[in-house]
Amino acid sequence: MAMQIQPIPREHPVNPAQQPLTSLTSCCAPLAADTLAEQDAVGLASAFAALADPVRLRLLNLIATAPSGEVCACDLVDPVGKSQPTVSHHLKILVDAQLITREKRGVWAWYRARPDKLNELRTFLS
Amino acid sequence: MAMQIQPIPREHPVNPAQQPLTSLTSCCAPLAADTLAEQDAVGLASAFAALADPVRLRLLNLIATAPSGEVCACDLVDPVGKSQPTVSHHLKILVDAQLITREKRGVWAWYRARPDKLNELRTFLS
DNA sequence: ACAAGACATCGACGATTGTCAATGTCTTGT
DNA sequence: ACAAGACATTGACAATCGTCGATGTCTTGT
Repeated sequence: MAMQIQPIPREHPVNPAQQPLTSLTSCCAPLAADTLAEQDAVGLASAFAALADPVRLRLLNLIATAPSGEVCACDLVDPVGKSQPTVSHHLKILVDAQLITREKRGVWAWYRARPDKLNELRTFLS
Repeated sequence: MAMQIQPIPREHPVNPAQQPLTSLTSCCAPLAADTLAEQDAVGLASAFAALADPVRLRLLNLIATAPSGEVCACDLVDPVGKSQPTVSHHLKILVDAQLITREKRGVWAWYRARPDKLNELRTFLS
């Protein structure tokens, strides 16, 4: 009767060679400690997804750098070179991601950047 | 014979009510001036796209916050709860986006964060 | 030389995305 | 009341994406 061979997984060096020499080197599970939670990751990811398109980046840039602080939707169609429904669609995504705000005044829609949300994202990129 | 009616597009207020009162108010095309170029937008967008997934955000977070500054791929599969091919796929995307680096040592692959690229993205979110 | 393990690549699948024409809703000047 | 304009919504399409099982490549200990 043959013995059951127990497979032995390889072990890599725990802290490979060069220790950063910070005085406080935690011994146990330091990696999982400050991991951002699953739910937080989902929220952040959807915010970054709103920035993952060149048209939306240019829209956000146009809005954020506007001298008056706000831009009419009618002034955003030509610069990005897309159809009006497409621009409207992208603006909605930016609004839903809380990166900009929409205010309807008369027949026009005015958009402003939301620095709070932008700061939140910037903070994540430590 | 009826006259051809020339359609008159509506004109919205050029600078709606509250002028920011900055001394230098440019008169012409100030909006298109500091627009980020189409090509730059594409590059930035692809970088943000690499961050537009919760699994990749957690991987990046695990790598960036590692005490030793680097993490073995074998230590990344379990925490994110995905299959090994999936984790490898996400790591490749992060490497291609220049957000992390990969170094093969023996049988293991070690990953490090790239602060330069992270800074670049952070700078964009003025 | 051989076997086992770490990691990457391939192939396939459903799901999501960007785009635009067509259409709808609402506001405003006549 | 009516027509025109600004903007949003719908529906459809190709393209891309996230996921995993299967498989391939390379390294290492025996």
